[in-house]
Amino acid sequence: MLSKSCIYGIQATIYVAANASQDFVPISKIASELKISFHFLTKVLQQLTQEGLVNSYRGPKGGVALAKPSTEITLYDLIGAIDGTTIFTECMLGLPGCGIAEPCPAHEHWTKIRNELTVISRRLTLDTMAKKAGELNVRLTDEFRYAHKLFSSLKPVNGAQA
Amino acid sequence: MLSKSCIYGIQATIYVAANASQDFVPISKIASELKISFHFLTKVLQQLTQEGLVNSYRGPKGGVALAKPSTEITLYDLIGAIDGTTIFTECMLGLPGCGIAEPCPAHEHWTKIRNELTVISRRLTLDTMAKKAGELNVRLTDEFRYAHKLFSSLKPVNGAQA
DNA sequence: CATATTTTGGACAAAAGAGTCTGAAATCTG
DNA sequence: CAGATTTCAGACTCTTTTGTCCAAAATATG
Repeated sequence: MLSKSCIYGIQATIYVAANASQDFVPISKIASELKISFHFLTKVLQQLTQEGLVNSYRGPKGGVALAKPSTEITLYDLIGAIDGTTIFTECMLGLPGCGIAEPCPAHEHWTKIRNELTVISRRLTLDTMAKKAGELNVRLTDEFRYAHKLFSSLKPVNGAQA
Repeated sequence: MLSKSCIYGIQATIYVAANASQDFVPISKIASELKISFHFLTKVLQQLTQEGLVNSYRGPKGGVALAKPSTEITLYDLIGAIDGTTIFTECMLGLPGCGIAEPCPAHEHWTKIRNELTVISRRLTLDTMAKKAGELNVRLTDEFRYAHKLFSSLKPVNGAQA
């Protein structure tokens, strides 16, 4: 459904959003906490930087930070920036121009699913997901099963004020 | 969303279902009508044969046919046979065991989409799609834009009675 | 200014998906 | 039985995705 790149991008930005401070979070920190390959995650976050969803900063005390308030970044934005928006628009059978004028045999049913997907993705913000991730029993990774473990280890992440 | 193999399998079985006769339809015929690589489609249909959704027959007058009435083969069956059922069950963030006990930050929203997907896929049969494909302006391929063209060329496909 | 830290940008390798090809087995026709 | 047709089974290539690595640019610290 979603590419690995996209999943990593979503996980990482939730993590950054949950780190409420304005500091830049080093990618190495995110990668090790989330058990994602550092080099691969670097590429994903570069892409999000180029798309204007996150800001980056080099050097000591550098890292990445959200470019906008977490209430203004949606799941739709993240998916669109990494995997593109075809998932929200494309025909199930991959037929170009599938629509009311020239539908495919599954058009009306698939449209319903896509609409649901679009509406939910547009409504679901990083803020909402980060708050969920802050609650007990809601997890962001496979290894650290419980979020409270995850985010207690997050707090002393970077003592610096940027 | 769906793999190419899966899309081809769906298109091909709709095509077979729309060919109401009990004859075996040669894969070469399906491939050329649907503009799909013959050898690749062969592999996909072999898979559907092994999964018991279609029957095959070798030699002259051979080909493939639905193993069950088209009213009893659903989109869910086809997707499950080729891409597997993970699309209907898997967490958006790919976390194993994502559920009520250990949800991910997007769990409840994603569950809604997956349920919609599952319900619709289970309800949508080859029969329904084949009938749609028989109507004007409903198409199955990119090249042959209108189904009535497609299926007028289909009728004399194979004069043989199996 | 020298050094350590961190992103950037590219090259590169491994794995999976998509597509091609060939020969063997089964089956019909004459 | 001989030949033509069609699926079956496997090897093979090409492309995309995923993952790894390294040197260069930017920046903070002492």
